[in-house]
Amino acid sequence: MIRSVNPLAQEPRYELIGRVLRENILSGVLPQGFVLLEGPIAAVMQTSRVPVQSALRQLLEDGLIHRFDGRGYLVGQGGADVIPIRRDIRELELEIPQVVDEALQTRGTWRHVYDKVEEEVASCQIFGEFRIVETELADHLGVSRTVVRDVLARLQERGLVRKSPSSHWIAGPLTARTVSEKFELRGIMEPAALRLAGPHIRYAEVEALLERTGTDPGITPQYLGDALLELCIAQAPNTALVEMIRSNRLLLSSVDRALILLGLPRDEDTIEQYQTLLDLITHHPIDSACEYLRYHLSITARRYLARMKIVAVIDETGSFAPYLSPQ
Amino acid sequence: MIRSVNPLAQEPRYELIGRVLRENILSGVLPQGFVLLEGPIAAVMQTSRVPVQSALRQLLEDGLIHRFDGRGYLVGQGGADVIPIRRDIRELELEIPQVVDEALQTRGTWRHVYDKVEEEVASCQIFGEFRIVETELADHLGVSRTVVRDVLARLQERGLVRKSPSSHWIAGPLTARTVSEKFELRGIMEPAALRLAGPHIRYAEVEALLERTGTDPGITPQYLGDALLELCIAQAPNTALVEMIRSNRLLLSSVDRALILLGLPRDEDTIEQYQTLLDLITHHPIDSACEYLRYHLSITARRYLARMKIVAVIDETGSFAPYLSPQ
DNA sequence: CACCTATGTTATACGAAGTACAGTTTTTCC
DNA sequence: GGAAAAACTGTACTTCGTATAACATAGGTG
Repeated sequence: MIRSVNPLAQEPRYELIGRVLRENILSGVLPQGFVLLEGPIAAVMQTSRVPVQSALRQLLEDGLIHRFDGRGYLVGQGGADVIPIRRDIRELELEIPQVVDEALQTRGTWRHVYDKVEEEVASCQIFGEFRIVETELADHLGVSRTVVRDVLARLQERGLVRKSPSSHWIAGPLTARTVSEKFELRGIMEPAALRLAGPHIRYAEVEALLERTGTDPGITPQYLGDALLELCIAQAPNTALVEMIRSNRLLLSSVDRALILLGLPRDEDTIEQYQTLLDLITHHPIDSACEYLRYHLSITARRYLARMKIVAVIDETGSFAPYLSPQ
Repeated sequence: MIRSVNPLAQEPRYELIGRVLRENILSGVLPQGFVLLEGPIAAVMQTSRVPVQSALRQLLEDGLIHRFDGRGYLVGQGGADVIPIRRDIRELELEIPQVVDEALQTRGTWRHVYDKVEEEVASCQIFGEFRIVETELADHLGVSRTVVRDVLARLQERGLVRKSPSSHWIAGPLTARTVSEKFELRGIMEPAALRLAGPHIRYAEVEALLERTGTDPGITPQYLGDALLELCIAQAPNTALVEMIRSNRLLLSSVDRALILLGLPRDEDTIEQYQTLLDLITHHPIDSACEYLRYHLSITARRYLARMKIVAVIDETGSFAPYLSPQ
């Protein structure tokens, strides 16, 4: 049973805030006598004052802070000799761990489990058709059916699962046709987005990436694909378009990751194609880059389909998440 | 309180099946002594046997059918002299009303309320920002919060509502920017789809439509727009693309309907543009039609934005569904 | 800081509908 | 006329759709 990818994501905000304050008091970042005020803390944590209140109450009980004759709380056990330090908490550089920060950003259990389920559901589809039973998934995730249904409804909207005629949840199979359609869509939308993005690309960053490509072994085709999306295509000033491009790529890249995990060799010459593309983007009219992107996608689609066929031959049904039962 | 657009849609299947059988018995289509078997009835109704069983039990209680020494039920009150008629029910041409047939197709309360909510939520957005409260919507629709949350989650996925930072549901406002983005998307996707659709268009039907255009006063720009989508663009052999085009148009056409309801004059010359377009599609290379479609969309976008500005001046907040409260 | 409101989530329950299988009736074919 | 095959029913089991109550959390406001 998994509760979440980020274990802190489940905790209420006041716990997270309390945790941050506690650690900063113990580490000395918040000095004895420092005046803690609700409002500024809420501002730093990007939340409202209510959870800050709860956190402070808890810290008071734990004896880490104390009240005094004035507004707010003082850090430390208290005593007559402590002089209140009144400074803006924003100047103090509180240490806020990455995980806590993330957990503060997102709300809703379903968000925390969604990504994991999405990835697992998407990547199983090369291996055929799978059935998902709500209660099994709920047990597996350690959440209620309500949350599971929320997740599944959204997966359905994004086209990753569907309902059988008897209204059971079905994922896959990923057919050559589906893949072709998705690449066809990429060929329509991504060059168009790149053209729109033209004036908004931060060329220095692209150039820096281009420099590293070829020497840095950490730069895989996947990395380049994502970077191209983020640095160039996603700069298009049309959020709806970018959103569609993202959601269209979702299944393809999940499958890609799954294929890599399966040990399929990645082809080296796509790196060359990316280099050419990045070069065109930085040094030539954007239209030529768009044209080349279209060409690149048509090649990639063929390669992708060829790799899928290999898997179909392997038919090694690796290990799927237990809630995914092959049909 | 509204329960549904189609009042029968809420009823369980066995009720619908019972209703059909009852009416066909009373009208005499099902003669006295006819042997009613579960399986065949289920096949006719396109369902499983379970609801048919329930329906038959109910009819038995009502005295419209009776059991006999054999499998199934006999139509009529019964008596020693009735001779069982064994014939395939499919030969009998049961009268199945349109509404019942529709209701049998769809399942799930949320489906029945979804369209209505979608339309209302979409069309309010020209008038600014609206808040939706789950419980109010639930009361209004006469359903539980469960269903409402399902509907809202899907509206969110389709980009018609969003969450405020305090995670309240917000619809709108429809800004000029949003509209421009959506038309930009149309300009990218619809010509591309039209090109793909080229070989699959049933030209006879398009020609028939073209004939009627100009003479038949029932052919409005809206009608033509929908027809163009269905007859030509949606014929593209890429379901994902067509799906995206549909969902992208959703908000635009809802707003369009709202504007017409508001009494804004429709411009007559778009009909001419549609005529030109249909003519190009039927009699010329598809590329020229694509090009013209792109041009047409850019004009339409400008007109659309101009009409929206008029409404902004009117700022007459007509009557919205009661669960939509302006911010 | 207290109160009010709305959302997120859980748990539970029940009805509706599909599936599978065993057992029975009807049909078919010799 | 009788046996095998096909069709049908009864029934238990499973899953999904929805309702409902309840509670914690968080935001807003005076």
